[in-house]
Amino acid sequence: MKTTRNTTAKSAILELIKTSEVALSHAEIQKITGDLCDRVTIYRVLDRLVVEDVIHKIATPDGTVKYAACHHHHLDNHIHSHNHVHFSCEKCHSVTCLDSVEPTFIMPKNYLVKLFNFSLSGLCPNCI
Amino acid sequence: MKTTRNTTAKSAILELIKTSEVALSHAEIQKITGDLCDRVTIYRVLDRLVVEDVIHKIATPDGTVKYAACHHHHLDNHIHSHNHVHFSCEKCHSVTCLDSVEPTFIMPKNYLVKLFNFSLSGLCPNCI
DNA sequence: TCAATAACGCAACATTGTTGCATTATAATT
DNA sequence: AATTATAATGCAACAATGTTGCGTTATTGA
Repeated sequence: MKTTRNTTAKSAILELIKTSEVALSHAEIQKITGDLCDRVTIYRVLDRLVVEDVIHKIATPDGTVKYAACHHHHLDNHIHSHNHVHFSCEKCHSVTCLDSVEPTFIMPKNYLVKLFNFSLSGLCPNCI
Repeated sequence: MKTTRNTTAKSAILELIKTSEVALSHAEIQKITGDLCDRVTIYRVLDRLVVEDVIHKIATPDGTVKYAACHHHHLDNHIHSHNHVHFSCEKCHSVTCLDSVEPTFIMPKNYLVKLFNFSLSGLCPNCI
């Protein structure tokens, strides 16, 4: 059986993402961690953490990719989804997860919706 | 005053995007147009068309960037927005604009929302 | 028709992401 | 605690994507 290991790089990167107020890009993580590990390792750690479902990938409206910690809401069931809203600030370029916002919509027939990713952009509370 | 010119490359690329059922990426446009023009020109034409507000940029959930024609709805006013829903098929990777879908949501205070980009993913009618 | 300049091609570069392979370090087993 | 299988790493090399500068071309208003 294939097991996953806790390495210093993985622990440090996860801790960084968890404690961050905003979603982080690969470049930002690399800058913060300095010479903690190789550039490639960061990519591989991020991939692993996404597969392990502890962080999730966010594509901002301008096409840059960021990562944020998953907030597991243990409600009635133990299901957790990444179906929530992200806000991108056009001024400071920060990306925040708005877990409280739950959009409603009606889909046309013949589409099977599995995931959604709702991105808003404008000014965040810090830049308003 | 700075004027904008209609070149063969610009006309061809716009026509391509307008007649396409799905949103197109730079790579796809390059492949279709062949040796119509340089790779850099495609980037510059796309930027120009976005500024001129005849096409819009879409970031799919996986981070790839696509372009689609703007549908100008001339209702009471002459305002047009890019605030609509995009659907990405996880199988054929096509991106479609769902102009009919209008999500509703309630925002927390202290955020100034200017744009939204609602991306759904799953299976499109062709792949279902 | 002509002249100003928007747009182009080309080259060179920056950024972002991927892959192969030898080496290192983790964690289960003895 | 030592052994061992292999997950994970570092490095190098590459691919894809996007940007910039500059001399040349072609569009369009005069």
